[in-house]
Amino acid sequence: MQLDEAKNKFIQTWGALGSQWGINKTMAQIHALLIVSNNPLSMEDVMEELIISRGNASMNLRALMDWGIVYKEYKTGERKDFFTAEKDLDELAVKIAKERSRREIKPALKILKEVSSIDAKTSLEAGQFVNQTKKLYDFVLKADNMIDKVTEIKDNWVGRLLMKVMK
Amino acid sequence: MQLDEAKNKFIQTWGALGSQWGINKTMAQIHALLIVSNNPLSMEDVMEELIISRGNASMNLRALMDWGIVYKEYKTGERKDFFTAEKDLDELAVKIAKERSRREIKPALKILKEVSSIDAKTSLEAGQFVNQTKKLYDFVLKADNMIDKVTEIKDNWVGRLLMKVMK
DNA sequence: ATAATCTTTCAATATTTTTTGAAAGTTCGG
DNA sequence: CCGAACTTTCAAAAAATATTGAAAGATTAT
Repeated sequence: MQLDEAKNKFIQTWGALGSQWGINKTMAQIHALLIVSNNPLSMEDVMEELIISRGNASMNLRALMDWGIVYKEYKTGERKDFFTAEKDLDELAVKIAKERSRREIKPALKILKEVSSIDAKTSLEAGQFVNQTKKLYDFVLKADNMIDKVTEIKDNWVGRLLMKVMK
Repeated sequence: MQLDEAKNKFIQTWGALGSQWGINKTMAQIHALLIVSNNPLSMEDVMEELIISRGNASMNLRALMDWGIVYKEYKTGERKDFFTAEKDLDELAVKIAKERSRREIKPALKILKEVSSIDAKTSLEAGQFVNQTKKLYDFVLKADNMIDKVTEIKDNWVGRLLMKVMK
């Protein structure tokens, strides 16, 4: 396999993965492209490599920056903006996890709390509903907190050791 | 808030969450409905509650069963199939994680391995590409293995203690 | 202030995904 | 084997989502 072919395959695969995770294809592809680019790319570069429109490139680069996983860079003497991807993979994972938590899990928790707060005593059915949704609330809350825990762990001595033991 | 309103809100929210995670809305809604139903529901029941067509109900119930998070039940004397959701939340999380791993992560790993195996010596660029994608491969592999680790941990004494310490 | 260069916005269009519903398929009692 | 009860399939339609491209908006050099 040639470099070009490999690069392309990687970008396509990352794009497909993205859509399965609720991220749009182009966004994931731009991200992939930036990941394997050693130097910052301009919007023009991105458009050419992926054969997409200016508007599309602009919007998705913006979205990636909102996620905090792509950065703008300025080159002296150049008027264009250039872009690079977060390449520290731990950092990348943490940022994605935090952003998803903020955008999706937190709002869901709010609703879960709300619906599990109806009066459980009005009927057997209501009681069971409250019971079930409360459990769900606790579970999602616990899962959500894990994200922070993992970040903490990485920063302390015992934690790092533990991670090693866990292979 | 009344039970009906709460139930509906829960189903809608779960559905919206689902689509952000690459699961279709109806599938997530059916799942939500079954989660808060104390007794098994027939396809007819599901169609009525969610106001969806027979085909839609059939396909999505099938998909949920493929994920292993909804089960068919038979009632003696009844010809219809009835459905219940996995209600053990730990079990639910494990099943979802395993299925996603199988469907998405494993295939992605395969591609990553492939593209990171091109000859690194042909050019500087090729070398950097291989370096970057190899790192990615290792990272994704490690993350994927964590799923299994978490399952193991829950099953052993030290692990459970650890989980408690982690709050 | 004007022009040049570059970016963003957004209504229109294209693409992808989901849903429908009717026909075909299955299963089972008699 | 037939017919009733139920489920699955899948082509067509609808809905949701992504993409384009041209105009408007910025920003900087002259």
